[in-house]
Amino acid sequence: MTTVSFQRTPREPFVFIDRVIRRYARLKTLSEYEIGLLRGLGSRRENHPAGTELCNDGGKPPHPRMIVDGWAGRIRILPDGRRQIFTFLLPGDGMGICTRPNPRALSATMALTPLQTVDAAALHDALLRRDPRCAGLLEAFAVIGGLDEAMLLDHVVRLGRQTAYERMAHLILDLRERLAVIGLVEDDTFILPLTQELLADALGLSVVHVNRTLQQMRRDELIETKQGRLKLLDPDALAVISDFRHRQPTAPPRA
Amino acid sequence: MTTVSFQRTPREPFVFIDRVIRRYARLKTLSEYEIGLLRGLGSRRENHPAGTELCNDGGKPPHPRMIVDGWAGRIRILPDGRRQIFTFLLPGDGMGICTRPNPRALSATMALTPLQTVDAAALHDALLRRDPRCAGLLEAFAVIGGLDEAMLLDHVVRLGRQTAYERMAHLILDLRERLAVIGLVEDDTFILPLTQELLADALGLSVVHVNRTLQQMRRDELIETKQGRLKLLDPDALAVISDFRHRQPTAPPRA
DNA sequence: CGAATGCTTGACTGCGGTCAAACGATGTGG
DNA sequence: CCACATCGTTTGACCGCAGTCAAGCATTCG
Repeated sequence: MTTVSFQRTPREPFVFIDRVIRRYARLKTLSEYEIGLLRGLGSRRENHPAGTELCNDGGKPPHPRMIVDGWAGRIRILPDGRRQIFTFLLPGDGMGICTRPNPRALSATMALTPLQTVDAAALHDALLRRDPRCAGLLEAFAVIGGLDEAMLLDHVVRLGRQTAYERMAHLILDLRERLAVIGLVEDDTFILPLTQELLADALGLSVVHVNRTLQQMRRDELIETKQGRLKLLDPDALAVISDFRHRQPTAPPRA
Repeated sequence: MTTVSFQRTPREPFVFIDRVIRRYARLKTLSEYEIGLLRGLGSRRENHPAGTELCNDGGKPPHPRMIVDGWAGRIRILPDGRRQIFTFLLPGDGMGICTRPNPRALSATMALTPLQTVDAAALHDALLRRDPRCAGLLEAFAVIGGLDEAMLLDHVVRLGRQTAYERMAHLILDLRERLAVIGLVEDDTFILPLTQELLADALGLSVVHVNRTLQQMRRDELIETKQGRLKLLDPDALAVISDFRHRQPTAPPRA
């Protein structure tokens, strides 16, 4: 394991790259070369205002990028305007990276908050070429692919078989787990930069009902929200309610 | 393209293997070696009665197998008995094949009808080893992985943002497309071996509501059902209703 | 300060769930 | 061959979760 430090404020390159490295190194031990490659991505940053469409549904896949700061979403919009969010993309998540040889993107991708990304072409190429020096990263991304699929399956269960209350509880735990991995959770509290409308579009609910569900959860003393921060007051209860199962390894692998 | 014939009745090895070959060859041109490998899977068949659990949710991934005849499903069951079907597995679909290095299965897999499978370890190994002689198959399975993800995303949209009527219409078109690829659709008609309860568990509905939705669709003269066969009377109307987009290439690739 | 955006609330509606019973097909054993 | 059990489908009555509509607040931001 490589030791890294986390002293800086958010939006600082060092911290970001360290978060990412920590995330991947948690999955697979990475070589110096691989860490160097990740670290090298820090240059060539790009800013996208909230609402920017980074990838067109059915269009060609996006240029490989990795999120540094902010949230994005994979989205589909129906002809009549109904909208479904497939997944939230968080700092450290990639898009257009190491995908199958898809001629076309399976969903649109949109910046949900002001977004900062880095060019990940170098990473993408190394993975595509299956560069043996990047064996660890290759495995890490394979694992991430599995986690993504697991997330999607959980999403299906939420939408197909859970009540609004259960869905919300599950999503909150989901986000906590993912944000915790990149060091964005402290004291069971994290910044939730989503409007209730975005939550609704993820959970297959109406805005009004999302609002009422959140209120009920507050009344039940399961969560607390103030100024964009969400605090889980009783994660265990939330987990029971929503049948949540942890996916991420909580400790780095020994291999 | 390899020419194959389809004269035999179902459940015959030749026909099955030819169907599968046709399916994969439709995605990528296959070498004689690859076709030989597929053809070789025909031995070592296994029968599973309906209801057999082929793979345990969260357990270790299933032994590589390919479905010859019958339908299976990827399923999750909640502690209180609610059930969600992620996808239906049809003849020619594999399980435990060419997956990422997952320590555990992401869902249970269950035979929904009496099922016949063949051992696909040889195929699985060749893909895992990235045997260069199987480059075409490797690509074909990568494409199939993409199609599977696309299906899953569509499923999310159905469950999250579509009405019962729309969901049903979409699923019917979905199944028609997949069954057509393996030659099981004739005159917009195919055998649908699912109970309304299984449809309900896939579509996130109750049995009763599935029943009423189907009846409405019959009254609207969009479909017709008799003795386990489903006929699409107006596929275009169904597509408009459900915003269905074709995923499978309708013609083999030129490459 | 006003405009825009997002949150909250209330009243009402309706899609789809639940419960219960009847009906039909299939299959099995006496 | 029939009696009976089982499984799946159908129907009706009723309910409730979540959607819709509409208005009023609260923040944030130019």
